Amino acid sequence: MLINELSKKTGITTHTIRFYEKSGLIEGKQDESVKSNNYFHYDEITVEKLDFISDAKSVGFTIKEIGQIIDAWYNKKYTKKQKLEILDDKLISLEQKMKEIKEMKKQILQFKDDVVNDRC
Amino acid sequence: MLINELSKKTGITTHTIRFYEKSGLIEGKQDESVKSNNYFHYDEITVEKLDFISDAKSVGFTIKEIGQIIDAWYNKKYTKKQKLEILDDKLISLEQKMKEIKEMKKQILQFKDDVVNDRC
DNA sequence: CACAACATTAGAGTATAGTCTATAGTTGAT
DNA sequence: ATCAACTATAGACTATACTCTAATGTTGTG
Repeated sequence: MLINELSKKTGITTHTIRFYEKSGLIEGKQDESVKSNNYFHYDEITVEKLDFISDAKSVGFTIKEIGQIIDAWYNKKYTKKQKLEILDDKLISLEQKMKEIKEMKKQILQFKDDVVNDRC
Repeated sequence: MLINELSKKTGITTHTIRFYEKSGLIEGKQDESVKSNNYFHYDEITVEKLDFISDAKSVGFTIKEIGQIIDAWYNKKYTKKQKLEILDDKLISLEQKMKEIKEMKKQILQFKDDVVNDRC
């Protein structure tokens, strides 16, 4: 599919898709047999990747971190061991985020309590 | 205390403290009786606020959101009802973040599984 | 009283992650 | 053949959140 269809399927603008492509997160390929244009074609894996990118951004992963995860999954440049190391590293960082959110929840509940009991 | 002591107590640089002050998150006060300088003085509440800011940034709250929470706690400009509304809103957003992180954990565990079983 | 260590303000610079504009060429329906 | 709708590339612009520099003035210890 071309970039417009990809954009419609993922809800990500063509501009942002091109930004992600330049950042190395996804990669379209040009059809060598067509000489009249240099349009990029994208496959279902790219749709999958973009959906993942959206989710990963929500949890606060940076473009760089998302790139590492995508490479650990879709790329052949790492050994099995290296891939698992990267993924485990991200799991640890998710656990950390989880812990911080729980702490923040407690803190805000305390704030609420203070408001209710006129301690602020 | 002056800004340098505040910086040492919180581990936040004086530059960043001034940035937070300009952003309206904290507020020092000048001693009117001293005419030779215009140094700002900070109290323990400011230390508390800066510690909170560090934690709140970790969970992904923006400066603007952090400002709302601080105002809901330390400020007199809101009614009790408004304060609770702001805090409840942040609690909802924390629940949302938590949900997204749990989903991402599942996703990455799936990736790991795929790596282990040579499905990628 | 020198001078290192502190304070202030204004504004410039950086990194991240987009977002938009301009230019130019291509495709497909009428 | 025309024309709207698409495509590519380069580069400018924006927002957020710092981070640093420069210029200038103040304080406190030897």
